[in-house]
Amino acid sequence: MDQIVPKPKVRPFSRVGRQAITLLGQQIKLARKQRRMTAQELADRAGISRGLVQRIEKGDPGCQIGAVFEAAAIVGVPLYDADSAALSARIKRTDEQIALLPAHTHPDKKVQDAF
Amino acid sequence: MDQIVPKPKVRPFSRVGRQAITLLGQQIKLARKQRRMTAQELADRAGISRGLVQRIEKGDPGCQIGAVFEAAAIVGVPLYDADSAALSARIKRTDEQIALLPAHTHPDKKVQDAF
DNA sequence: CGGATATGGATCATTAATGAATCATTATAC
DNA sequence: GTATAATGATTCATTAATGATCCATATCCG
Repeated sequence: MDQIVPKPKVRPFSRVGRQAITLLGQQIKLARKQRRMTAQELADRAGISRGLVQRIEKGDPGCQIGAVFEAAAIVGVPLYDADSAALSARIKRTDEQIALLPAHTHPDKKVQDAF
Repeated sequence: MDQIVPKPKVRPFSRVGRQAITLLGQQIKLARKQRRMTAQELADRAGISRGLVQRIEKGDPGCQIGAVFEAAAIVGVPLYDADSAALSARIKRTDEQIALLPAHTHPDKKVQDAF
């Protein structure tokens, strides 16, 4: 008989998106090793499992961004080349910019591809 | 009788980690609006649901990093201030750096806190 | 060399994220 | 002002990610 295959589930990923994830994972791995930190150690500090650390460092797109960014922060990989205070300021400014734009984006007829 | 509470499940997040996610979400929202793109439109292009777009823009740490980076790439938020080719080169270089380090990180007695 | 240990990979049960649908709100367009 | 449409929020079933465990490999250290 035919086996019921659960379902592959494949999501389309753009090139730069995957590359960015791959690079981030590599940077985390590199930073961890430079600090002589073990994968298990990083896992403990981040409150995640060692297996997840492996997936993160491998660049698995399916990992939660919270876990990835947390690991990055722990080993000192700069997410935005900025400290906490600078990030706060930037968050505020971005929010203000959003507020300036129309609340509802009515796509006026033609879709702007912005290029 | 007592109701069986499913379980809250709270993960510890560092400040910078959350801030980075928040900022990234904001940037995506801002870029989307600047391009006069609707949330549904972005969802369709990214192959995700509108609800997920909302969570991403809100800065939910539980979103898959693949989905977040994909959305960012679509609306043109630079993940690394670099194009695809530059990313490839950087991935390669980082890999080489990792290769130079000892394969196994034996934490020599005292944990380096690296600060 | 030999022991100890970190890593990589795989499987599986559990838990949580996602997609879909609905509703209310609000603002844009006419 | 009215109609249309985007957004925000919520709920729920489904699907997928996570944690735990185990094994094999390989490398570091004495």
